[in-house]
Amino acid sequence: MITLSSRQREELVQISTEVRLPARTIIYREDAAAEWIYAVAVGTVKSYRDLPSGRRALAIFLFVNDLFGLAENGRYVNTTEAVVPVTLCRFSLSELMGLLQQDAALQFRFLEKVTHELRESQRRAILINRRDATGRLAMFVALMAARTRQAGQPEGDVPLPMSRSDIADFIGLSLESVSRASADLERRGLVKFESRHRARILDRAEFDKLVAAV
Amino acid sequence: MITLSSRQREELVQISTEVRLPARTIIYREDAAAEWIYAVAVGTVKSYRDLPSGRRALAIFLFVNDLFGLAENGRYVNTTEAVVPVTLCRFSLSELMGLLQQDAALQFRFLEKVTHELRESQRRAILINRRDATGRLAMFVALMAARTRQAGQPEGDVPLPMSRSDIADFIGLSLESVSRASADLERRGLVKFESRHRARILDRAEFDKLVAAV
DNA sequence: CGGTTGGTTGAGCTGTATCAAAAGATGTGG
DNA sequence: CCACATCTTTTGATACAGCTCAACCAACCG
Repeated sequence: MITLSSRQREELVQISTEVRLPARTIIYREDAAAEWIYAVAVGTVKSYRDLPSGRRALAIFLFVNDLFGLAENGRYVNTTEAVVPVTLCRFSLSELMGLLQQDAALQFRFLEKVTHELRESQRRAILINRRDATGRLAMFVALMAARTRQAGQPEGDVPLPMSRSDIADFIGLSLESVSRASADLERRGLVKFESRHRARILDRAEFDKLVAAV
Repeated sequence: MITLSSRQREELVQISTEVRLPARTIIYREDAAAEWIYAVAVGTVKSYRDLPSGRRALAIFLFVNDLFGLAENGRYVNTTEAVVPVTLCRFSLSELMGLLQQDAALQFRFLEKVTHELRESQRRAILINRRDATGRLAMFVALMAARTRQAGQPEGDVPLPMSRSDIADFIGLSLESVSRASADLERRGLVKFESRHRARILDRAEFDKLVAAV
């Protein structure tokens, strides 16, 4: 979690605009000219690429305080879309770059943030490679639970704002396999899917064991 | 590719030490106290984690100019090991952090570097999720070829300094599947594995088509 | 030349994708 | 507030790709 000094916060506020968007809005498309960097203030965003085969590969979900707008050669790498109604902070890329060049301490926070994301990305890449569908889904629920926990909410109760097919695209399974994997987690008494967008971890010990059994 | 001013280069040289290590040397282990950041000067390094199941997940291969030594809470995240005899530049983590806090322009180079790695990591995570073994291996060869190309060497001839089982651990296949996939690439006339550590792309057009067919 | 490590080939089994269809949610307008 | 239309999710049957186990081959080394 990044903490900023009040001065840093103020510098950022000065070059940022708040944006509210309804669910399913495309924020930007892959290959579009990258003019803005975003931070999630409220809600959930997904970042993905549609592959030639028709499959959609979901690179990452973005939650409160996450930054996004990664570009390469001035073009966005992924397409991003609001999963639910969202509020975003939008920064002009050039202004932000200028600010970072001047304020080494602020830039350092960004460096920490990106480094953290890199770690997470590598970790996910490793975990996602496990072969069993049930384990993959458990891992995903564990990731979401960790996020909830660090946001200070009571754990055990895990919000899943995204759809099953988003989950499928993220963990690299078919939609049907995700469904069967959830059924399996319920049958084994580890997780209860209380509604479409809410899971509850029932047997923490056994659940963690499954997650760790990579 | 990061380019540094001569002043920046000098600042870095002052806090760095050159280290030479024979092949198979463990540079640091997962969970060890993180005191140093490294840059590869010569050779290839692998970064991995051994999982409870006995599988080894290879997070990334590191080549010339790559930085490594990613830590979390003061502990290294992965284990790193020299694949071949290597020369490394070693920086004291605390000294480097101090330098970056003072020199925003230098820090910006690091930010760019880490951002680039993040992009690459996400891209790999997406590509690695394709299901067919032959396509995965082709993708891996393509990654190695891209690296060779950007290093200015003639393409088509792709050095693979790592072992087959390293490749297997990296692309998430069994050793046997990697072997079968290479046989398949040869049978289809796309790639010739000239020796254990050297591949040649024969039919560039068809090869690229396979790589892109995600 | 035996030993060791690294890689290839073969046979059978398991688990996930795929196709197809039913069942549940969600939202809209009357 | 209900009934319909649509979208999402679940369930079922089948095929196939890659894993596993096991044996074999080949390079490299003293």
